[in-house]
Amino acid sequence: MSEAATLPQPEPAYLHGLNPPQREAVLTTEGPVLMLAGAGTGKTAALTARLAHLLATRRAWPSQILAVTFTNRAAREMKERIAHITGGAVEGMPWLGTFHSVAAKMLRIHAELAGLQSNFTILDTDDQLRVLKQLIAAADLDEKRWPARQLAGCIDRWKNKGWNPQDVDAGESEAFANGRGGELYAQYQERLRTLNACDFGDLLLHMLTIFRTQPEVLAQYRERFRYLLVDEYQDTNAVQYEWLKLLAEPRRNLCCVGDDDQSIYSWRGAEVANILRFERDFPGAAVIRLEQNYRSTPHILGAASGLIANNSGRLGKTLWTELDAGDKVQVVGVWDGPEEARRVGEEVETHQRNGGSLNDVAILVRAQFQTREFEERFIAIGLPYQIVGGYRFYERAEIRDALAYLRLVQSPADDLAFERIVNTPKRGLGDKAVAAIHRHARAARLPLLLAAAEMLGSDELTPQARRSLGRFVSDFARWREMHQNSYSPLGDEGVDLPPEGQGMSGRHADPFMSAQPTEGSVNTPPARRASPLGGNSSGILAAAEEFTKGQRTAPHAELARLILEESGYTAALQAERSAESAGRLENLAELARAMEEYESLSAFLEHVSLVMDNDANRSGEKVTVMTIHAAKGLEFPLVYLAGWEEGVFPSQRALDEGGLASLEEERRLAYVAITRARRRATILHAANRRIYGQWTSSIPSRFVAELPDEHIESETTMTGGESLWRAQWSEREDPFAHLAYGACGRGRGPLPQAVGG
DNA sequence: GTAAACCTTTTTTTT
DNA sequence: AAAGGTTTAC
Repeated sequence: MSEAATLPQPEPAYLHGLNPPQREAVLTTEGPVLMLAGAGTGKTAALTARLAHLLATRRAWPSQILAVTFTNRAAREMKERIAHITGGAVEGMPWLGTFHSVAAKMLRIHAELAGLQSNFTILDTDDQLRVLKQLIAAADLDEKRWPARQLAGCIDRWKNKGWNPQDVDAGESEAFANGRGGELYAQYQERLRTLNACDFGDLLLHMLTIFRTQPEVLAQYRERFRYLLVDEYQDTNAVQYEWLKLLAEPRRNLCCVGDDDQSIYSWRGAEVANILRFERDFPGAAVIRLEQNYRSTPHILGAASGLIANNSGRLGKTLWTELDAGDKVQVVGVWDGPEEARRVGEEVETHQRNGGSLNDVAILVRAQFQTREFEERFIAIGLPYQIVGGYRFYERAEIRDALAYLRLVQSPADDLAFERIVNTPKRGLGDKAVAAIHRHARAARLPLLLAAAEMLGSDELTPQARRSLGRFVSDFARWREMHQNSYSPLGDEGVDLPPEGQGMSGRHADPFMSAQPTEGSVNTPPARRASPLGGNSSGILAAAEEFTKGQRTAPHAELARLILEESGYTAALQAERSAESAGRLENLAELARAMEEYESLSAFLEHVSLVMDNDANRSGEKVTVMTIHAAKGLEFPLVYLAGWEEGVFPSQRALDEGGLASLEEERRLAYVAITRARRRATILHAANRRIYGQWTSSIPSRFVAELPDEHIESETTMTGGESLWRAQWSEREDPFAHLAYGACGRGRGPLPQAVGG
């Protein structure tokens, strides 16, 4: 259908600058669409324009579009672009987000259908492992032989396939503890339910189960979502696929965007086959190919294409560009890891001297541990840098401790939080006391905190433990009261929001809170009071705005500071006076600061569990260091690809297990890495690297050899070049023999880490 | 109950 | 090399 005919005469702004296939992707609004978009082909531009078109032509309200991405980063970017393109006139789209955040939002509404209460907690890996450890111990298994991590891996895999415990057959069950895997999975789910918690996989699986078994809920969402849009479709796994298939009916206005060459998440259950399946499941789908690349120079594109051509079973496509040739891809061989970092540092400084911005530069690595080398070097030369994903802010011990306090204030039934902090900081409540509390809790069928409160009247504990525990319990009672009071409607114009559930419908089944007078949307204009499914009310926004504008600090941030003081946590850190304690205190201050940005404690905790990243300090000039996975979807003028050595990239794991399939995934990863570069890509490989504290010699990655000669320019900083390498290969028994040499050239920097030994 | 000494393992990748 | 867990010593 020629949609164009229905458009007003002057072409809408969102179509400007789009090429024919992109336009087609925008204007083919009805029916299934599969958009095969190579790297840098303006897929995001097409996607945002498509959204703008749907909104501008009144085909749907923002709340009637479901748009899912894989990473928070991608979601954030799309939100920003939509706001920009629509001039901010349209309120943010409530159903734009990652699969997980969208699912969480839904599950809060339908929690009871999954046997949960709407204020359920979302466990992170750490909590999850602790639960699993307990179960493994209870099952009388040796945790050494059957590590919790492995079980977590199995369960995650099953959930990604859309399997509930009863769906795990005997064969699959074999994957753990001689066939007890399924049984443990069932116990785990049971335990989660009593904890009123779920893990990441559950967010999707619970919602899928609800869609499958509750036709009226499914119908409700089908009615709501007029258009569905999926980014990075090649990375969808079975649950997600099933989800989309159910929701897309009956209109089938489903637009999926993907690139088989960029499929790098098969370890998370992603199936490239979903792309192929698409045309079968949605017959008559329009298939649109975006092949003109706007990002990279021909050399970069040529190198990447040559590399990926080594893979089999591709859908195949030809990327082309109109840009000028530019520089060839640089391939640099260096002596060792420290020299690699030094070299990159020098080049970045040169770039900076020439007036370039640090934001232009990204250093991409295969695995997290590689970032350290760069971090050390950049600190040494005072180069501003940012490590994305690295040690994530919310995973630091002190942050997790603080969060546990907050979680326990919010939901006293959070036993995991209780366990984490009863004795942190040390307050004389050791194993014995905790075991006693556990016993009592189990007998009385109470959460730990309540059981602890009850025990104060008994003589089950030693007097000093009782005194200490009494303090602990009453502290929490007080904090909890303060927390509730801070949200009382008193005086605040219209800020009578429920402390929990951020605008979700439904009562809070918190057993410790008697009939909470929530649902105060009194001041929410009826027009904006979206259907029961709807999200934000304007009241929340007003409150948040007031807080962030300063003048007043958010009560929950104040509460956090108070708790850290009164619990003795900061005092303990100050007393410690270790090298890190200052940094930890600073982190805690940052945590409280970050909380100010959120409208309530629960909104903050929700953000933390879903995003796990502190996106606060994104300002300022700095180079970015991150994994290739984290870089997907991003682009930078200058890209350094470090550690292209056999065993590092492709990773040893991939070489050992997975076979060809996994090698090809590594190659796709290499392809993604190269195609991040706009102007210049530099690939580095070192002859020596320290792995697990051991110096190991290494040979260049096979991927280096796969780059077409005409697109690369090689260089080695080692005197004697190739030959020295060979020599060093044969003498690898004694790698230290080479450490004194002056071979690492220009290196007057602190010698490669005389480190430790 | 705590702190210090000793042993082990660790590295994919993300929500 | 460093972090985590376990055992041992106070």
